Amino acid sequence: MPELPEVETVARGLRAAITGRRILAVHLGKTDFMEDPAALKRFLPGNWIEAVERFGKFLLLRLNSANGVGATGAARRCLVVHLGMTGRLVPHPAAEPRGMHTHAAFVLDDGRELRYTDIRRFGRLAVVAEESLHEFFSELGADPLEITEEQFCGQLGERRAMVKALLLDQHVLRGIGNIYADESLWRARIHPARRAARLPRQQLAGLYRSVQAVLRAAIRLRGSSISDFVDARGEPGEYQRRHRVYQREGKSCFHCRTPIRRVIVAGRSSYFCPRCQPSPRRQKTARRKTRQKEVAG
DNA sequence: CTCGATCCCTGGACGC
DNA sequence: TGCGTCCAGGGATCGA
Repeated sequence: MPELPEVETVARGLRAAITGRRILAVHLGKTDFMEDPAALKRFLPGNWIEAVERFGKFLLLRLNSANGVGATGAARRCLVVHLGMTGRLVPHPAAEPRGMHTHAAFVLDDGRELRYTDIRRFGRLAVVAEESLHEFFSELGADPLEITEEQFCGQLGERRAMVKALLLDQHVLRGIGNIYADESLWRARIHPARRAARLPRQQLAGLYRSVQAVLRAAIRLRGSSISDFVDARGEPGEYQRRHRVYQREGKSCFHCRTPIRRVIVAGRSSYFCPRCQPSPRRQKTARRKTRQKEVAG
């Protein structure tokens, strides 16, 4: 499931692989999940791929209808791609038969095709004019690797929602999904159902550092491959070997050996250590006990 | 504001 | 072997 580290990995791979190439033609498969499939055929052929970027979980291919430095007056559009759950965007030799679930193939000028495959069709493909990009992305929150500690603590600290729901909310932070939310919360020793506003500043700051540490480590290992994810060369990532809680229900915590548990928070499976990440209820109990001790002592 | 339910979709796991 | 059922989840949307 492509989250920030996986999308960043794909973006880096594509940047090296297809920057400077020209799109000659577009072939489409199933288009029922696309907002405007005709726009892909109408606007993309003839464009050069100038740059590949990541924005949250979106891939951004910057296009130019004229080639070269200082090409002015040319229409500048972008191909925006969201991989959803099972999307892949990988260049293939054009001669290689297109596999199942190939819903878009962008014919390049070097004998290859950039192919979008997506088993579940939860992904998204859109052509966006450069001047409309700002609006297209206007609903998205800050990049978790760019936000400052102060901004992070400020924004989460004034929300009463469950902290995991906020980490997953792309309007708050862009790019975090279920895997990295759980891994970050475990590292910060915070239960996913705790109310963000009730977390002490120090814990929020710890979560901020955990989120960044986890995301950076995952990018270094080229993302997590659970079932479908592959990078721009069709290769899986390595970070799934470093998962501490995600999909480890019943297995022992790397900190304290307590069996990892799974609960549903924000409608998603959430893995946590019941001892390292005490639930909001236990949190209160623990605080009361501490107070009693203080009084007794 | 926040939450849960529902839908989109396919394939893999599991029970019989 | 095959069939039915459940589950996975990013995100939009809707009602409470």
